[in-house]
Amino acid sequence: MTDETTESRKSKLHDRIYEIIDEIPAGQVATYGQISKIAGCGARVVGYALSSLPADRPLCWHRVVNAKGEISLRSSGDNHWKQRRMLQDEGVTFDKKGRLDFSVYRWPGPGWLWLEQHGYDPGLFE
DNA sequence: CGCATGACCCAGG
DNA sequence: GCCTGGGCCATGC
Repeated sequence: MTDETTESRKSKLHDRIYEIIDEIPAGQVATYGQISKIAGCGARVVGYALSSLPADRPLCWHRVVNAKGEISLRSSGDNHWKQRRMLQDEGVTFDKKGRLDFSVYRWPGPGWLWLEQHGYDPGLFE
């Protein structure tokens, strides 16, 4: 492993989070806590990572919701409405409270093989 | 280098 | 179901 010397990975934590989120399939959603557990860091960092998400990186962040199954409000813009619209376009339905059903749309995870190939802990699914 | 800010989750009352 | 406190990483000035 010598790809972390000349690599521009200033923040491996954030880079991991981006990669994990990028593995979320369409029609499914993941919670900040789930991603944070996989990344091996606090749940906050996931939100922070997305807040620092570069605009030149079309990451499917719209599939990330909070523990309540609702879309998190952010500082600027009405992007959270656009996020809901994109999820609905993928087949996700919301109730009157704006919440989705985790028993149907919750992302089970990337899989133990993916975890091992990327250097994560596959024991998270036990 | 120190301070402030930012898209959160979990447990307890 | 709501409120409070604790935990945590990166970026900008």
